[in-house]
Amino acid sequence: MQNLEEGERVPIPLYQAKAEFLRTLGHPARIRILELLSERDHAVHELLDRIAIEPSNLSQQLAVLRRTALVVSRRHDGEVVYSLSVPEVRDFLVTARQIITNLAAVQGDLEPELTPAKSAR
Amino acid sequence: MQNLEEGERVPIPLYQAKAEFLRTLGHPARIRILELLSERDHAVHELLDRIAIEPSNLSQQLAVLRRTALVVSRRHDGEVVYSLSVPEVRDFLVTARQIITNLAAVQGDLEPELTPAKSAR
DNA sequence: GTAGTATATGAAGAGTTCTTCACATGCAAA
DNA sequence: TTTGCATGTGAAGAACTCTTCATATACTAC
Repeated sequence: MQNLEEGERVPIPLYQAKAEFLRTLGHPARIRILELLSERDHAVHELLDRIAIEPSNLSQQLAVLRRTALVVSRRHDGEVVYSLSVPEVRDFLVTARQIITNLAAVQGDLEPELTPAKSAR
Repeated sequence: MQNLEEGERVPIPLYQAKAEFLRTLGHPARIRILELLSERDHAVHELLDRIAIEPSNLSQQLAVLRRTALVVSRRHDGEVVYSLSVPEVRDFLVTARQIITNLAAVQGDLEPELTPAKSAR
């Protein structure tokens, strides 16, 4: 985990790196991909079978994930097989699910309480 | 984004709700806000002191977080105080940090092989 | 070589999100 | 009431992201 000192790599503030990472995950197709890859490695055409999306769109989304280094690809028997490069992503998505569940609960609970009286008395 | 009207609650696929949630978090200012709120509750002007951002922009970002029910606000002594409504967000951000660290490592490892010494991203 | 399957890329338009600005509101002190 | 500080909102353009389409590349079989 050393910093490369060659050249000048401006250290991106951590919260900005986080934002970039979360934004990368913030897309239904990409999340589906990562979930499928959490189960096991998949070839592109396998992903295609399980996600309702055009081939070239899938490719684009895979490219995004590759750029962020969240996945890696290798060629095997004329197919390209993708896998997660950071296995923690799996737990991460599980945590996300938890929060969303809580969020749904909170959203329901809060609704009646805070409605401001914008009454025009 | 989707507005839920009273009565008609369309069940959103989970991976789409996740995407929405992650996209909400995918913004530097909003992450900063959530991190600060993880430490303790903050009044708006306190946040303003610690984040380099225009007041009205901060307000906008707070509005986004309120809409998603990630934060709640209350008025106290002429100030508006914000707090996290889902405490798990804190652990979530910690996990995110871990992944990003690993990611940086992976990116570092891959670099010599795949890039023509020009990666500015 | 050609053909065929699998995957990737670039570019364009549609759509969405961000930031800024001007103004609006809430509340309290004078 | 008027003033003043704290916060919020709507609107507009810039900037970015998504999807689609056409085409390109990689590899294998013939």
